Amino acid sequence: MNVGSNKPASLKPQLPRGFADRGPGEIAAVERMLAVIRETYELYGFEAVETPFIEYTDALGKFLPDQDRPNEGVFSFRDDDEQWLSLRYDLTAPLARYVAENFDRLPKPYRSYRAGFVFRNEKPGPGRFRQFMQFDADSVGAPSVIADAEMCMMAADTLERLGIKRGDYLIKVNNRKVLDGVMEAIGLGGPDNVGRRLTVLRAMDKLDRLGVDGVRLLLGPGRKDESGDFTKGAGLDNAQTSKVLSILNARDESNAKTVQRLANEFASTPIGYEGAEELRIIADFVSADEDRIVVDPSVVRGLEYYTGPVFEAELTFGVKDESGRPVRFGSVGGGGRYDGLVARFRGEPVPATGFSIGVSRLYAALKLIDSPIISGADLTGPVVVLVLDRDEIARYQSMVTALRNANIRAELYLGGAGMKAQMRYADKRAAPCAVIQGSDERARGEVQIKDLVEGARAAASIASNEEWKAARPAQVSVPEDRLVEAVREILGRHRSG
RNA sequence: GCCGCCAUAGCUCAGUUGGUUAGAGCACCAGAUUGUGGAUCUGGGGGUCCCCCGUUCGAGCCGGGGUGGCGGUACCA
Repeated sequence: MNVGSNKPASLKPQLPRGFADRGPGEIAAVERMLAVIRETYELYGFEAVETPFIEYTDALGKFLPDQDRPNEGVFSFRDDDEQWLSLRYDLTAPLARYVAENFDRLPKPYRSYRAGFVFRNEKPGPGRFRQFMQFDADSVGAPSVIADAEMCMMAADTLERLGIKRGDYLIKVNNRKVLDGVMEAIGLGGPDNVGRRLTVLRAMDKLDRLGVDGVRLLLGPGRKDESGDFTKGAGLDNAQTSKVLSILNARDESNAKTVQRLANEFASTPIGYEGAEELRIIADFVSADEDRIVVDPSVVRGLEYYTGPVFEAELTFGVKDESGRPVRFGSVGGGGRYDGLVARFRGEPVPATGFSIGVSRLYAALKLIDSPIISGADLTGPVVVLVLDRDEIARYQSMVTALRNANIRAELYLGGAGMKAQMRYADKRAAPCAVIQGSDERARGEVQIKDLVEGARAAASIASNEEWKAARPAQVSVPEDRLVEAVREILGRHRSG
């Protein structure tokens, strides 16, 4: 190693794009969030399960048609036996594999939760990373849409327990069957129209970002964005376009009215009728929660595997980022019914529904609104024992040990600097207090304990350094054998304050 | 992926039509105070001006190509 060398560094320290380091504040805050979510899910009767980061790629279901290699967007590599492996990109596909593999031994419905990192090899953006954390709950083997309604209730409860007030979030519910019905009604049913259906659904999904006019362009001829890039549209005619736009606008003032409207205007096909009826059952089940669970026919969600009800957890308050620009957070979680996923591994259909919280994204949102669950995680550091006489290092260490034996976080200053720098170090570490013993104190068998929190408060009213130095604010001298007791008292003072 | 903008100290940025030794504020370190975190004053350390190639007597500045960042858009299971 080139320790002490003055050769120019040839190795550039650089985080791969789309990945993030996390410091003690964020780690502690996320741990708290996870604990709250876990408690809520367990309260609802879900049990823990864990699956690995890596699965066989075909188990995740993402091979490109006509090609023998995994889709873009997935981190993949080949095993010794030439089989493709991939980092998981969500927690649902691995759960489906787990349930299918352990089907006979699991109770049905099987209600489980799990949290962990997932990976997507995509272009990162603000709040979008290539590694991020999700926290999922799923009911497998529950055919009734009551299971979907329960997911919505639990999602709402979880957000509230995380400190998001009622009114600051909404759980929006829709049903893919209603959308499928609209597709059929405008003549886009059947296998020939898969491509155009996708284009239409994608356009609909952009309502909150592009607005009605943007969506109208994407449904029709296409749209040119601010940078001049052109996106081809779905090529619908005016009648088709207005039908699609009308369902995006079908949310009414109450869930009952919305559902009625769907039944009246969008249930002309059997599938559309079925979807509307399912939403009616859900709306009925959550009728006591209308202020937080809302039937909204504009919710689309991902395109791949949802087969029935879909839901989305949305933050409704406005936020500004560090530079004062407004940030739209939108969805911090979502889910829905995926009756076909487990069936891929087994001959029989296995109905399932689930909900996923985007923990990393929710953390970013809570941080911007200065939520107590985040800011409350500000850490106080360890008690720092200063080293004034190198020869007495064993004596200082014995003080540290005494504190640790009393279950007080403590450390010996291990740097090479003088006393002033050691005080600065303790300050920067957010130490609650510093333990000081020079030759004078040692001769008397005492230690000085400086309360750094109280001291900082006192400093505000002292202007001259002479005065500051003479006052030695918030500092007490105690016999060495009362060290632990005195430190404990200072800690107690700040815990309650 | 496509389009646009940007890159100078740890951070935020200034830097003349291309001209000597590239600056400021903040932060950091030290001293004033042989033993006390703040404030003040004084001093100090920090830069391959993102990288490579080119034009030029001479490039932080001009040209080309990379890389990285930001924004939009596409995709997002």
